[in-house]
Amino acid sequence: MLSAMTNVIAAPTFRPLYDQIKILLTQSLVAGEWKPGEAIPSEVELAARFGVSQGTVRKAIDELAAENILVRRQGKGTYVASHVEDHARFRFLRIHADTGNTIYPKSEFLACKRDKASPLVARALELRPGAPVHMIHRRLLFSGKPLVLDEIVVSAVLCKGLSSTQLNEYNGSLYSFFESRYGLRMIRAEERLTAVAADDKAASILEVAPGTPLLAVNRIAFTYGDKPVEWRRGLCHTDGHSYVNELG
Amino acid sequence: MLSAMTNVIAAPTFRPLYDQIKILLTQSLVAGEWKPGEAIPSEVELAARFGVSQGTVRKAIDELAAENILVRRQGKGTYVASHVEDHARFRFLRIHADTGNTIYPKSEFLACKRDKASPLVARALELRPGAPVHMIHRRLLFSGKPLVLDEIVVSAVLCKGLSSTQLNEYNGSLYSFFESRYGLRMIRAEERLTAVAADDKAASILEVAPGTPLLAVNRIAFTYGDKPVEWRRGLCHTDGHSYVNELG
DNA sequence: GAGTGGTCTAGACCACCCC
DNA sequence: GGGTGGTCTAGACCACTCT
Repeated sequence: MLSAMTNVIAAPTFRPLYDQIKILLTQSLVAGEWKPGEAIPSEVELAARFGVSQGTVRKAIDELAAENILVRRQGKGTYVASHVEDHARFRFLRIHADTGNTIYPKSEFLACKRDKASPLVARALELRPGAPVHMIHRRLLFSGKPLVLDEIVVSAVLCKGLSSTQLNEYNGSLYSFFESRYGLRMIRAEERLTAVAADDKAASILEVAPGTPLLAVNRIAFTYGDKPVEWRRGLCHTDGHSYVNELG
Repeated sequence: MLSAMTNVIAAPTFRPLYDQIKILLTQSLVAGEWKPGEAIPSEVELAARFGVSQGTVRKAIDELAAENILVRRQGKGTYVASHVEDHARFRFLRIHADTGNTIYPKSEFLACKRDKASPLVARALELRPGAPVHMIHRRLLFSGKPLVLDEIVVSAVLCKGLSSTQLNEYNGSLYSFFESRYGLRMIRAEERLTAVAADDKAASILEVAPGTPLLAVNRIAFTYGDKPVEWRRGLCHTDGHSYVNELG
């Protein structure tokens, strides 16, 4: 049985019940009690477990659903969000064709090698500098045109035995790969965009002239509990395509 | 008195009550019954007016608050969101210094002239090609450095008598100007980003070499009812700064 | 203390999915 | 028909703001 009134004597902060439920649910998710794609217990069941009303559980689930951590399906149940599902496979992809057609890109993995975390990456991923990481290079083709060159870094501790062949054999988005192979689920990401000129290497891979303006997209992706787990730098040749964003 | 059951005989769609309340509230906002910055009636008052429970009104207001159309203030009331208020003055500005310091830019209006809507702008703003518009040119300085060159187009019908002197005399963000001067409130915006090379004109205004890679930010801003009212093209010299975005 | 939004409850009923 | 989420209600009480 939980209580919002545990702060009777000199308690400075007030924590609503649904907030505590939210934390409990998140803990269960982190602990892997329910895996991505699976259903969590029904609202009435959770209400009984936590000793609160269904309305309170609902509010907690509502917020987790708003954060894309859970997915509600009327008549069926509430599910743990997953990158494996079709509708969520390219949730973080913001590059779209100017024609409006949504054609998903094809991945080409160019390399996957073990490396040591640079100071920059280490800070972003909260690792010590020099910690073992995997560095992935890949190219994305939109309708056959090479538009994006990605440099992706993940901790080698979290992704043991990652290799080019595994990546090439897998059929699906990178995040669904991380999820199904390592149980690593990306919840949200922060991106910082700048404009840069293509260097010789990028130019040759993207098949453009050196000096061509490219969109540089730096990303840090987070898993449960705001833990940073992926660092990424994408170079995008915005030819007939653009980075689409909605401001609320 | 409203009812969710008006669809007794062969009604194909179901509209929750709170959704209908939401529409009624939006209509009052469009009609100007409550102006930006003002308080709307209390929840109990609205519940009485619409003949529903407070909970239903709450849910409607919750959603409008999530869309940044209303702002709740505990103990005080619910207010119509406004760009004039400090915390919302740069709600749509995504350019931030890489140092983390949030220093707001200074506007320099270079020109404001009457023009005719190009086919591109006309389509974006749902005007007929050649319709009268105002074209604003301005430069934004971050800590004294000219980083952004904006070309902004609004309908001359919506913004009668807009002039450079007015813009220069006004002290605040452009959207708070539109709001207080013309009652035009921007609710949301869509942006499309690409990387381009600076042409001679942009280069001289931004004090960079011609050909320097710039971030091109195309924006369409919408007011109540998803009506497009502003078209904008920004060129940004991302020097020590970047376009920051959060992916949910 | 009065008024506002914010939380929590218990219960009724509806819409949707699947057996 | 039974289970799940979704809506709506009425009422109690809490937290916050202002006077």
